[in-house]
Amino acid sequence: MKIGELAAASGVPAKTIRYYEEIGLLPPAEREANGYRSYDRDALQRLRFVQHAQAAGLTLREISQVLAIRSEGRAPCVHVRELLHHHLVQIDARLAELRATRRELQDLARHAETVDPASCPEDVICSILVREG
Amino acid sequence: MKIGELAAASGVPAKTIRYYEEIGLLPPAEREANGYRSYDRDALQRLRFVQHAQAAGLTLREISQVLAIRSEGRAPCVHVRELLHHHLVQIDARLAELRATRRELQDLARHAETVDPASCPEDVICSILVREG
DNA sequence: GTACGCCTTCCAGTGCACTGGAAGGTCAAG
DNA sequence: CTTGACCTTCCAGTGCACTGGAAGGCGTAC
Repeated sequence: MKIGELAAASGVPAKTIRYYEEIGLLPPAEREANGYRSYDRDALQRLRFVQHAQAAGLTLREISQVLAIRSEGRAPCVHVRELLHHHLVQIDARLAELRATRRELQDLARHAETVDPASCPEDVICSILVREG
Repeated sequence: MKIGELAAASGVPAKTIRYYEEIGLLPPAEREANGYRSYDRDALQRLRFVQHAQAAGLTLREISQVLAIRSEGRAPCVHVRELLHHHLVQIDARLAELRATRRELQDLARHAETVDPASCPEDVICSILVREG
């Protein structure tokens, strides 16, 4: 499989695949006689793993760690569990912040609804914005 | 309040506060006779909002738009409402994404609990993260 | 034999959100 | 009068995850 085919099969741009190899996220690809990168099913699986892990919120560095642990022969399960737990905690904090911010925006929007547009000509500072808080 | 005091009160580094002013996220600060930036309570509040909104995943560009509504407010009411609505819609979308990601992580974490590291097959990278479906 | 699409490397840039450091001004304490 | 903490501007670098483009090689089709 050439890089373009792997790109098509995975949905990851060829450019990005080379970048992944460059930063050590993927091992150096096998080469054909002409110098073209050659990939097998395993490479596609690795790429899919990267996509899954990325979708789960892991950084490329963290994904590299998991792949590195794997290539050392140790099962990365424990490490992955730690990463997952870490990200769950982070996401919960993020959700709380997002909900708080939504409330703040909602308050602003509600206030906007109470303002009569007729009392807010285009050349005048909007009264929604003058409010303290 | 000088920039260092605002930094201490908000937890945002002075350097970052200047950067926020530079990119237009915060309005140009008042200056004392000696050229030092001078802040009031309102500035602290804006900074707190920035922190909340940022933790919620809004970009500084997006926060700028909302802050512009709050503090400058030169846009007509209709436009203000559109902006607020736009950001509410965006936040709701982010909330949905985040909740979906959380579910995915939760599923992975639950699966991780049931996996014996010794049983990680050689032909997959990690059976926790690489699952079909 | 040349047009075309794919491949190669290398270098550079993007966007976001900072962060560091140099060079210098201000101000109160010792 | 000096020390040290604070402040100023300006420029440059960091980390992440790409992305674009130049310059050139490879391979098949007409």
